[in-house]
Amino acid sequence: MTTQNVEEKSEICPAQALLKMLSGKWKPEIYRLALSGPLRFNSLLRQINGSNKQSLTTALRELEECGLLERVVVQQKPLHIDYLLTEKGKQLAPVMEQLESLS
Amino acid sequence: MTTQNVEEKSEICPAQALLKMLSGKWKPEIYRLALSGPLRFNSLLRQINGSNKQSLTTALRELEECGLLERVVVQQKPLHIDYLLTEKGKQLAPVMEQLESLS
DNA sequence: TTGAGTAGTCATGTTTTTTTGACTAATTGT
DNA sequence: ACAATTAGTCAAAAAAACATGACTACTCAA
Repeated sequence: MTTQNVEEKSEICPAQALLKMLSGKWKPEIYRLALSGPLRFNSLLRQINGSNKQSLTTALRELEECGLLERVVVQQKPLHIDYLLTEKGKQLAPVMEQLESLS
Repeated sequence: MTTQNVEEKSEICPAQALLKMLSGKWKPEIYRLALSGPLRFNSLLRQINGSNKQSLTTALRELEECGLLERVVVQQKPLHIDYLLTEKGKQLAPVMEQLESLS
């Protein structure tokens, strides 16, 4: 979806927005890994078994878009990209823990 | 998926199971409505704008399956079905509230 | 200057989810 | 007896999500 659809964009259910942030096959796993430090693309690709470039790219872009992750170009010796949790991303952590505690 | 696939059934991410319970287009809305009392099929269909029988049926079955809702045949004058929150469903409520509080 | 690692894009194909419309079947009100 | 309301099912189509494989472009080390 590149252009916004004017129709039906009324979020009726408030939690739905948050659920949508972590919807899909790979986002929960990516988010969880992000909790323990900066992520790098190829590393993710190796860590998340069964995933693929395209899907990870999409997921990372969406996590960026909703403000949970931040994409940072690291200007260091081998020059790379870090995906870091934003403040919002960190605030989500305790809620996720509670989710996990529910069996 | 009628038969269980032996492969890849390892839930790596614990929160993922819970997220899956409310995944899809209509489940969050159904759950939210269930918080304020018993649900009835045709009423839901009218309330949830843009939905349809088939999708609601599927969503309700899945919410039953994961133990958030219970389907009850009410043996009263006009004989109908009530969908009620289970204990587990009620326990989820505070977590959802927290989710909502995260803007 | 070649080879490996970085982080991707793009077009296409497959699979899953969601929607549509026709239909069923029991109960109740007029 | 007829119509409406209850709560759905079924097959098929459309839409969305996900996967595959080829390709790009930059950096760095040997």
